[in-house]
Amino acid sequence: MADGRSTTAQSGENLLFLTDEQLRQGIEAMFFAYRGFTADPDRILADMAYGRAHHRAVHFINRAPGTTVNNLLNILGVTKQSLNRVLRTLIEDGLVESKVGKLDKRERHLFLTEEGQALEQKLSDAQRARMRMAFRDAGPDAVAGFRQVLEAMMDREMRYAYTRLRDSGT
Amino acid sequence: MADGRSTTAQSGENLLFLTDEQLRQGIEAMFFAYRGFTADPDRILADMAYGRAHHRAVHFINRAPGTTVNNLLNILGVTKQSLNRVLRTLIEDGLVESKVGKLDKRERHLFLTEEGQALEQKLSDAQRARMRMAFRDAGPDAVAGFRQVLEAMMDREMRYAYTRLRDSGT
DNA sequence: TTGGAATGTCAACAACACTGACATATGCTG
DNA sequence: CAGCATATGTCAGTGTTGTTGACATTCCAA
Repeated sequence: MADGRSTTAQSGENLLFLTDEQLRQGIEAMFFAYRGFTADPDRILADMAYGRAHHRAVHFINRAPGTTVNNLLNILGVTKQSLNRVLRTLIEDGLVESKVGKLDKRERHLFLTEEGQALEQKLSDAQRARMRMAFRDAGPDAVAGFRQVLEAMMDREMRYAYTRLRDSGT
Repeated sequence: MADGRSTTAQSGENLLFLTDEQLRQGIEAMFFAYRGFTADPDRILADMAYGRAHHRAVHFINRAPGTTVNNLLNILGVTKQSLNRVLRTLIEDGLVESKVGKLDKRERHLFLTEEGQALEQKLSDAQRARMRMAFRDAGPDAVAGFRQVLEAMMDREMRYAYTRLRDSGT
């Protein structure tokens, strides 16, 4: 793009897309895009007593209803103390329900209440709206590339968690 | 991909890539990938008394030497008080130099010292290594799509800051 | 010259991550 | 059953990074 030639033309032998300058641009793109990515939910949450940590918890509980605390811990990559603070407020406020496991009574299975589902909907609607616009502007081929690069950028365990979630949907 | 057909074939009329399920996968990909994106510098910084905020400041000062505090403020999207704390420690530790503006003495122009440049190098080497691997694994076409989607996801002001920086490099 | 705008600094506070220590209940194994 | 491991929850303390509010300095224009 900067050099005037199509990126496709330089596949194979030519590795201009791997220059430090290109990599730096990729890094800055990630930085600025992530800000946009979180901006809309953050605005909604700012009005309530919740933050980004609550959003993440609610998102993944909605995604995998009945998930255990330990499972959520691994997905979110935080300490149990940190997650517990968030879960406690969500449970107190009636957005999340915690049920003792039937097979293993040590486990707690987490579910969203109707109110919790309403919040999740509100937050993910906002976030999806931006993602939809970006996807539509960029087109299907770009979206495929986007997903490919992101997946390659994940840590191994995170890629595993991601694909497991991905393939369980639909 | 999930439906077995090439994504290219569904351009135009077919908008399967905009389903809620696809958007959700994009959202989760962003979440997990950003974790990988920051993991390496975070590990390096954990050993020192610095955090992600210091990394960001050092990155953009290196990127635009002599930039003013206000300029940096707009790029980073934080309050001046928040940035100031970070800058103060960096200046005290001799990584950043702050020079009073010649034209406007209210302004402070920021530069990395040699030591500051060394840290920046160390951090960006780590981050670029991961980005390089992801880019190489995904290939040039995917990289172009990646950048296209990220750019479309930014807020308008951030896109402006991003392209301005991008086009000033090289 | 005086008041407003821009810039930068100091102080206090909130959100959210961390570590460490410990309690409780349960499951598993010898 | 005894003893160890596992899953969860909690308390206390700390660090980073964001916020607001108050204030000093400097510049510019009426």
